[in-house]
Amino acid sequence: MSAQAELPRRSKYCGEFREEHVGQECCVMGWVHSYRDHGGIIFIDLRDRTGLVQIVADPSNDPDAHAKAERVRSEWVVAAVGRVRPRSEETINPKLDTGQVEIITDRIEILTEAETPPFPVDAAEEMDESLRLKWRFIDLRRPQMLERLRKRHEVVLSARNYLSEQGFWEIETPMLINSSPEGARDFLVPSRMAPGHFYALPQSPQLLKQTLMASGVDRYFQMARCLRDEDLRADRQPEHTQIDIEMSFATQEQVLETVEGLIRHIYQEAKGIELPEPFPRMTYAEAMLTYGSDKPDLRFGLEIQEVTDVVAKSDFRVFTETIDKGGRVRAINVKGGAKFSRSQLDNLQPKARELGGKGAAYIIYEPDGTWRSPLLKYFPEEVLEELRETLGGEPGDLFVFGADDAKALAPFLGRLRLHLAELAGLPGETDAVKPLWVVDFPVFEQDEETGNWQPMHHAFTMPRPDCLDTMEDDPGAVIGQLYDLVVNGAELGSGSIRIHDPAIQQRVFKIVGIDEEEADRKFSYLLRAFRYGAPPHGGIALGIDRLIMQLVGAKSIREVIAFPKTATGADLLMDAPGPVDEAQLEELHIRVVE
RNA sequence: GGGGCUGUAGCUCAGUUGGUUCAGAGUACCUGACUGUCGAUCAGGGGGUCGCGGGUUCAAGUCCCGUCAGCCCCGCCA
Repeated sequence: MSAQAELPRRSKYCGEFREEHVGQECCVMGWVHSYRDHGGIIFIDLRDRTGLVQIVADPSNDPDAHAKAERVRSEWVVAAVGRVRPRSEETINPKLDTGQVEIITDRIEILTEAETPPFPVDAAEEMDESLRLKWRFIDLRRPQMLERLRKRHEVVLSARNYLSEQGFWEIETPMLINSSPEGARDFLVPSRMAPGHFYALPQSPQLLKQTLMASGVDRYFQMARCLRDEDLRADRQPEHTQIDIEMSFATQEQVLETVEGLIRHIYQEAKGIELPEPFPRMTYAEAMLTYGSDKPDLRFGLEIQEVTDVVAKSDFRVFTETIDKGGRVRAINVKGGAKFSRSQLDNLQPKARELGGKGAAYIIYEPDGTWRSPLLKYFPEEVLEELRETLGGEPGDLFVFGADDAKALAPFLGRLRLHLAELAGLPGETDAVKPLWVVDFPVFEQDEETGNWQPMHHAFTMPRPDCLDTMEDDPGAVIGQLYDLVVNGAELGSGSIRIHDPAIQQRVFKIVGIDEEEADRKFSYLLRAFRYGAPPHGGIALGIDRLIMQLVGAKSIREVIAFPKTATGADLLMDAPGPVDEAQLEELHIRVVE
């Protein structure tokens, strides 16, 4: 486009053209997705965030537009002015939403030329992820990526609208706050004006939202950025976004109802799926025992079953010795698992160690009713029969066993369960959405090394009323008003009813070894606020990134974040983190020690 | 902090027990031809520090050690 020429006005997005627009004058703008130059006639597929439309440059129609079209290359940004016309029967392209029509152009303006992209926007194969991250602006042009950004926008908008209708106010809290010594490692920000002092970036707005309750806000929410300087995972970034919610004068039951309403609303709007009402609930204890996890994936069975008493009657010493030492033996019945290949079965043992177990034994109940197992010689027929009964075995099933002390066995079998599900192809490509509340978490957990009690969630979790009297006698038995939202094996949110009574708060602090001075230093303003009249309150924080992952079926959190970081916390697009000028450091009273 | 996987043209990959068919394919890119394609087609062309460093060897893309980067997991993430 010459510098003088005026930019024409865009009349429609590329992906919007349909038969009904035939005959209309139009102007489209976008990126050259591809071009096909036949020497005479030239076709250009023009792309914007809505899709593709075919532009036709015909030299007999307009030689000047054709000459411009001849220069055009992939990813150049162009405007095309012309007229919508129907395609002839044999040139209709059913693969395009706009395939019934095309735009015959009489004016092409080249708005920007572009270098050849490092990888094609319509790549058939997946590119190396580090390449995608380095060239994220190209990667995001891909329709799938733009679609994820759009979906995320719509979910957040939908959540805002829903919560607003329910009487929640969206309130922002500061990003520059105090370091809180508990929980995750803080990101620190040096203060220029206060030498040697630091802000911390919030791990969550937890204390602030509770303070807002003391202020009478009553119902609060925020799309809150949360920053934690911890190692990354496929579903964890150093910064992520939560729908942070807090409610005054609400019981656990009311919080759960409200959050369920929100989640149902989101799934309805985003996927057209009706989720059950109410969501199923499971206690933490049951989840750990039956699924070996506090976030069970309920899309398949493979429940963990207790077989200690049965296998105690066998001669298999790995089992009997474990039992003699007070350990447990539990099993998973893999329905139809008898058809697992030899190598899959041989792999169970090394895989089990990889998953943190001592090992994994198996017994196959063949389709013809006979038994097959390396351990067969240790199991009398009647023990096998009792096993079959206990596990609900049918011909063709595979029993997989784990043996260890109870504490180590549960999480190991939980991981083994997921591995077996994968081997059996169980979660597969199903569209099933299985939401679940895990409730009745313990308030305290014991540090393995020091033996000290520490809060499982955070120090403000309200114990269940029936546990209050005996709290000090057996902290491990104290159940909290604590709940996690789990969908398809992913923890989407975690919350609790908070302590608003300073006396109870003191007792909890005492159990986790926080004295008055320390409590005051760490949580000063919140405790002060609570002395001046705090309502009972509780809330939850829902991970938006993980929620979007579920909604779009992404395997990695990076797929639902525009500019994510790598597993080592690097941003490959902007090359962060990076060094800074010496002068900057000096101003901040910072010296780098090698 | 620990364990595992990956790294060869711009991109996606092949490359056997180390050896003269070991530096390749497809695609992209450049040039030319072509007026109905839509993965256009046809002809021609350019393009490589085999992640990096060291070692073994007559000889290393291939074997060994180290290192860097990306991914997955454990620890960690109230």
